[in-house]
Amino acid sequence: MGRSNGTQSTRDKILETALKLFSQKGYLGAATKEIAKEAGIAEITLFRHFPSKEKLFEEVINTYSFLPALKELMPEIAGMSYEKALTEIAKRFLETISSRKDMIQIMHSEIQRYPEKIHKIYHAFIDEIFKILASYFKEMQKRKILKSFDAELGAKAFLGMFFSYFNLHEIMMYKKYRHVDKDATIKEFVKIFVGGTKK
Amino acid sequence: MGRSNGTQSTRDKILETALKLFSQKGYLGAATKEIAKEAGIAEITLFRHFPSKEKLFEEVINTYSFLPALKELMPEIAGMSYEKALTEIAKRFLETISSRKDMIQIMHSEIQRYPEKIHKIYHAFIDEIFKILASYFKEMQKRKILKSFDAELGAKAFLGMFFSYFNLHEIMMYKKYRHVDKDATIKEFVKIFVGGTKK
DNA sequence: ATATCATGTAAGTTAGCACTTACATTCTAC
DNA sequence: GTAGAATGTAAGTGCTAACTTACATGATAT
Repeated sequence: MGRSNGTQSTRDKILETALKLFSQKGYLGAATKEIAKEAGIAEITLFRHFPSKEKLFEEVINTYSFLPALKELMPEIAGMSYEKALTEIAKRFLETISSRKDMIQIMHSEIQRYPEKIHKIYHAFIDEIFKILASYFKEMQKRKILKSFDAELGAKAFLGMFFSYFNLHEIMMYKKYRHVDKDATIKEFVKIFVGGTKK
Repeated sequence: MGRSNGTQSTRDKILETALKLFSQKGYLGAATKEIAKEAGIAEITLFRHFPSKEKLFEEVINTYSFLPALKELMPEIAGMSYEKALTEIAKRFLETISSRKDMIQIMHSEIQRYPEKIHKIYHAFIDEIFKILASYFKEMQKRKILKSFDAELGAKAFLGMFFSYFNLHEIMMYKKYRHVDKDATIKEFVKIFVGGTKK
């Protein structure tokens, strides 16, 4: 009864399906029977791999929590202009969170139920990315290219604009009559931010 | 058995308690028995006021959905400097969403379950506030005080910074070792935005 | 070829939850 | 002070969901 995916283990199929259903229906709304059916396995097979729904949820969270995919971008950026660098950072940031949309959905809907676990993951990601961006700003301030401003608040402001954009359009499915595409939005946001921070 | 609140009707007590529990535990996680107990009434009284849990949820959403509290601010702002005006708008925006924190929590966790209803409310609020702010920017551009930029994207960028700040600190309970207070954050965000948009 | 292991089928157990029934009690208006 | 409305108590119904039991089947390794 192997599904289309060639060599995906049963365990992986369960985790992947659970991620999808938890993000769509929430922890309580996703039934183990449904997860099993969707994964193309018997319900008891799910319980042979994971002792409880709770443990399955934890494994989903641990398996799909983000790896900060921004660190390796920083060397490439060193030679770019400030505008170009910020544009690349914004693009990469949006790509990263878009690819983890399901996880972000889960984190938003289950944070009250599993505060410790989710806080930990969220903070690890956020701290990492704030730190990287803030240190870039500090470096650019040293080189007298940027005005003096609080680098960490600058990072929060910059990423905040894009996180809200993502939240609005990808989570809240905000469709505006006048459609403005992603690249134009990035360009305008970057322009405003550059104008406010460059000397 | 009247609780501390002097003249609060049974119906209001139920709605208020339901808002709180739905926001804390989600729609499925909040049992009608628990809502009743917390509200200090019998479970059947809840069902005498609301024919089903589903209808109770709808009533909660309708009752506590935001009234855009920004419109009346705009006249006051006319005479202020650009910086001062943006600071006031940011403060009022944060106050408004903070006071509706429970509703925002519910909207984030139940949007997949009740897309139509929640989209409608969310969009009504967002559209209103974007429109007001964008028209302020357009006016200021006409007066040659601001650079030329897309006013609606400017509104998204500005409010996006603050929405992310709210989301991070009030929803995700982000506590940073180096605590930066709200006013300092507002000030820095406004400074950056002003720098990027003022001529 | 046979033991082992992962998986399947089918049925069942248990507990919690939305919602109901029947009747008793309290409050309020007139 | 009594009728009628609002609320309470207590028990129960029916359903669904997590998780189990018991047994059968198919592949793989030796």
